[in-house]
Amino acid sequence: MHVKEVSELAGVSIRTLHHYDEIGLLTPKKINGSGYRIYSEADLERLQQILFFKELGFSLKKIKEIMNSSSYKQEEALEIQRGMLIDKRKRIDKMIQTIDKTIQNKKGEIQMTDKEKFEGFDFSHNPYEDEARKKWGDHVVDESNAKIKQLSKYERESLEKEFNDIYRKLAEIRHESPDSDIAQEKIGLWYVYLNKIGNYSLDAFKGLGQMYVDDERFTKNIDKFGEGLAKFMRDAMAVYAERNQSE
Amino acid sequence: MHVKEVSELAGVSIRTLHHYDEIGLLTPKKINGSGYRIYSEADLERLQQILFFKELGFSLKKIKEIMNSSSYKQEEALEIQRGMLIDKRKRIDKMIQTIDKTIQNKKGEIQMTDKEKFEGFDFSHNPYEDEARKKWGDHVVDESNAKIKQLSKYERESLEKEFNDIYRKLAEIRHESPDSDIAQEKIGLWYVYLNKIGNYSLDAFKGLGQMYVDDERFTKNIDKFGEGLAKFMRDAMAVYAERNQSE
DNA sequence: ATAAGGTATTACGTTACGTTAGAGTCAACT
DNA sequence: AGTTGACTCTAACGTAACGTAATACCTTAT
Repeated sequence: MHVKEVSELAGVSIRTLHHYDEIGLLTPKKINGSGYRIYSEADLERLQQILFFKELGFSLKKIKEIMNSSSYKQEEALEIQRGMLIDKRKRIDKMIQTIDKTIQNKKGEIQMTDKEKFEGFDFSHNPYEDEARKKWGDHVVDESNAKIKQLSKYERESLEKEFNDIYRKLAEIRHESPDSDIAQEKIGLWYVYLNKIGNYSLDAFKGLGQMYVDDERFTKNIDKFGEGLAKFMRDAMAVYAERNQSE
Repeated sequence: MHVKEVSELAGVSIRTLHHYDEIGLLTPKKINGSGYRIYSEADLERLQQILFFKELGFSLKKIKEIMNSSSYKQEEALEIQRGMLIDKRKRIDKMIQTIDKTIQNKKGEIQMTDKEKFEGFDFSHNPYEDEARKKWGDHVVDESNAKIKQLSKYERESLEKEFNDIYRKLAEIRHESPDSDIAQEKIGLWYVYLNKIGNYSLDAFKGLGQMYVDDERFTKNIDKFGEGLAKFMRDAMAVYAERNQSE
């Protein structure tokens, strides 16, 4: 499917689709040879998810964070979104009640406190973000931490040592090209390491790399080992994922 | 009431209130002597209205346009907003249905077309703006036009002559101060003129003046008589309204 | 009179696109 | 084969609705 088709189907502008591509929120496979974006069925589903989250007031950054979380599963998300939408409907009902009261109040039929005049809306913060955070927030870290806690003391120390070794090695070579042999070898170790404590597909691996630069909590910790390491790792991870994907 | 109080009551940030003041959407009477914004009960009601429109997806510019329309009445607005909110609830119900279908589809229980996957959302345009336009849009002009049409040919020509005369006079003196005697005299004629074809309170008069510079359709036509005339008129009209208000 | 909390005014930053502008693509029609 | 019209791309600047300091004044409680 081409942009226009998708655009009309989903009721969003073409520019919006371009934008989502730009920020890496929804990147179709642009095979067309002449650079045209071609959207697959899976892309459509992802777009649907994005729009649900958007309706619920999430920022694109948060949406990306959530959907890139290694534990993200569409079916789970649908259930949660369903709950949130029902909640939102409740809030709208409240607003309708508030209107009714206000009308009555205007007619002098009832009294109304100032507080009651604003029941139903609260623009000060997104009421659904907390729930989302519980489910997906900081999940990559949580998941890893949980697994690590289950290990024996010896295993933990051994893992930590390995962790530090890989980071230091990567930091040393961070000025090489991300697709160089040495970089790919070391980033491969990283992939193996991660799969000891979690379960990462190549796509998730690539997504995680992107998060290293998008999410400053990661960037900060990673760049402790060397300025610019996060970016280097993201690039290397992307290359690694793509190379091993096709084979 | 001070900003913080209002802010907490309505669930909007202080910055938002400042912003609404800046753009002239909600300007409290700042009597406090030290420049503090003091919000009245009427201001609260206006804020409530604003938030309702916002929830329905109107831009602040549109909201301002609507609420400054000479025919705007709060009670009417409440009824219409009520209808729109009920409509919005329907759309959310559609989205919930869409989610349910998607879940079933994922389980392989039912088939689903691409179109069905996006039923409920349509971000391409605000569905309520048309309705609003019918009620309030271009209303100042419409109202005047309607009245003018009812007049005899002679009366119409006479009015048009008067109209042109006033504009030309105003254009001549547009470099005077808006609160000078001559400016106030001529703008007074304009107020009298407008009330021949409509029914303008001093507040509506002031609001109309603001619209001369906010709405470029007005600005363009007015500035035909002289560059900067629209701004001059707005200022003069504001002074006129305030001076005659208190007496 | 001094600290704590509220408020005001700049003023620059940010998000999520809108809006041209300039140029290449594709399918259909003469 | 040439042209047209609908579609696509990237690049880049514009906009709306605030967020986020920074700096300074006001007010009241101690």
